[in-house]
Amino acid sequence: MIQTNYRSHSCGELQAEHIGQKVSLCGWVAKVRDKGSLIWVDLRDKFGITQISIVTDEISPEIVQVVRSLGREFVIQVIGTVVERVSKNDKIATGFIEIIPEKITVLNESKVPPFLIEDDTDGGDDLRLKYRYLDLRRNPVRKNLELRHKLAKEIRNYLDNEAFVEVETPVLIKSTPEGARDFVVPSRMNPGEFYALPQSPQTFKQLLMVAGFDRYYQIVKCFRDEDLRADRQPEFTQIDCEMSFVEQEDILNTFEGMVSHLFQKAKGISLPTFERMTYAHAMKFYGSDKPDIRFGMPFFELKADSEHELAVDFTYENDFPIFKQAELVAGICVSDGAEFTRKQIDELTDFIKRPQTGATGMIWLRVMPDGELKSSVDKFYGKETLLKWATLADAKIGDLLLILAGEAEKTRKALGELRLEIAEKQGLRSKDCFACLWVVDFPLLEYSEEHHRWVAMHHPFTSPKAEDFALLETDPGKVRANAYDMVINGVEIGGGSIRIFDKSLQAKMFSLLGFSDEDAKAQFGFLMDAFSFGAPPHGGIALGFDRLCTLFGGADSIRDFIAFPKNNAGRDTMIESPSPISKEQLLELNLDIRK
RNA sequence: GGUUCGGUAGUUCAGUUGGUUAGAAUACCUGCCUGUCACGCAGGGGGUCGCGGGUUCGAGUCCCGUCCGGACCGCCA
Repeated sequence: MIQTNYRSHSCGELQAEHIGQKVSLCGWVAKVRDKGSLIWVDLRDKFGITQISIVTDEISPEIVQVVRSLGREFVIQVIGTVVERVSKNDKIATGFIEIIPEKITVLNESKVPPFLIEDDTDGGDDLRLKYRYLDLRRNPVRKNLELRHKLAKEIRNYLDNEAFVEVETPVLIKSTPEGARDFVVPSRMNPGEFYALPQSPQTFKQLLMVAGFDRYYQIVKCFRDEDLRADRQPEFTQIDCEMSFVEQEDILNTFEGMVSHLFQKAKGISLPTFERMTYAHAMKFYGSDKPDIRFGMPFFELKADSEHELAVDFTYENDFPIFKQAELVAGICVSDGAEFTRKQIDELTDFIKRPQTGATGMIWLRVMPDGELKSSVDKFYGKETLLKWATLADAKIGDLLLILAGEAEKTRKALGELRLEIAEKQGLRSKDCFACLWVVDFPLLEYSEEHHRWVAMHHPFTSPKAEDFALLETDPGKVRANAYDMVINGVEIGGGSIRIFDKSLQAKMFSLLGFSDEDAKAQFGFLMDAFSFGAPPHGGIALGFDRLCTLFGGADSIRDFIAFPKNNAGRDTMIESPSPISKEQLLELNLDIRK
């Protein structure tokens, strides 16, 4: 119900059934079409557009004068009668009727806006951010935020139904050196001391489990002081969840259910059961811990020397130096790729040679329509070997093999990027197609060359798999965690873990991560204390809400789904933040800024 | 910290090998128009070519620096 003293209806609802009624409408002037003795005004609000019709010689000169003075984006109130249009427009919802005004009141004037307030605007990104309140008047942007609202509402419905309780956790908390860089806030009352803004409410939600809340969630702002990307903002929103007395499968099922619920409610799509894939499998076959499985194109390996697997080498017959020196020789099979021109293949070579990708070269092999094999290494390898490669890659007539060689980790990463690039070019990454999976069995730790020690891949509260406990002492890098990521269309939508709830195991983890007893106590003493008062087994997950909205909306940048986002440099160009503060404020905070 | 693309009218862009007065579309202003709805027609105003320096007879165009914006790498437990 939008009726107020200002208006009787919205600009989107008047239909044939309202003909003859006296109404009052409010909104913005979207367009004035002045045809001399006929003038039309398109009146717009968020609900739609209604046409105001003026026949100049059938209406008071005062109204004509007011209408001729209107500019784009003036705010007006129109009181008048709904009539049937002479020429109807079935392209708009209110196209059957128009309003004959009796009174038009200008509620507010407007400067000429710097860009068109239309679905297809002429404004660039920069300008639209600076005047975000004008950009938000446009349907596509507003609809993004309405989708966000709908998803948030459905998330709350689903979790409420599953016995979750939403609890707010503090925003002014404590800085920790692990993980992302913290935003810090100086404390006036405690000179020289700082709060930190949460990177996530991680420890608080675990404390809520100790407190017996059983199931917690929160749609919550989190903060990370790291460089931005199209899918990364310094402040972003997580669907943060934690459950007690659960194993990994319970959590996967619960949140697979939630995402399926959202797809059903927001898009009318029934998702199939999510695929489960181990981290090791994802890295080996897709070169990524967030594989896009809307299409196939998994890696095949011509030469690998992994401890866990039989050494393979389909390149032994010749001393082709590139392959000879390589730790890994792997490739992908591009369906119908044999028709790629030399130029297209050169472009792909340039792509993988970019500094960001960092490969040094690419070998190709075409399976010609007549079954002949043509490759860029014909000089080095005979037909039989090439045929072995094609068989291994499961190549068919008309396919193209692209092969990279080098250090294993880098080669897989580059090949993974090449795979995505080709899929993009072949149109295999449709925004209307959704492929969801769980990546499971992440490593517990990874070695940091920078810090010369083991660091937690997820966070220090993640539990190791029971069957890998023994490896903690002997081979920490091989220990798998009870950790999982939800990946949709190659986007990491969320991740979580089953937590450590045992005080001594948590202490052991801290020591493995290079915390002294004092450090651990100073930073996480409250959690260790809590664990000594009967902590239940628990685990949880956090889903990136902005990314989820972006995925549902079929867009590429999370900025489109945030009302007031920041630009590449972390600036809000509309309110011009960050900004300097006064000397008095600095003094009050005991801060001395060095220039 | 790095790679890369861009910055020209209110806006989105074009601008050839360095060469006369820097163009288009749209927006804006004026006039005409009785069924428009991307209205149409005629006319008009609007430029520190991001900024600074250099090369040159001559720079929007070439070089150096710098600022701003986009994408990416590093970073993001």
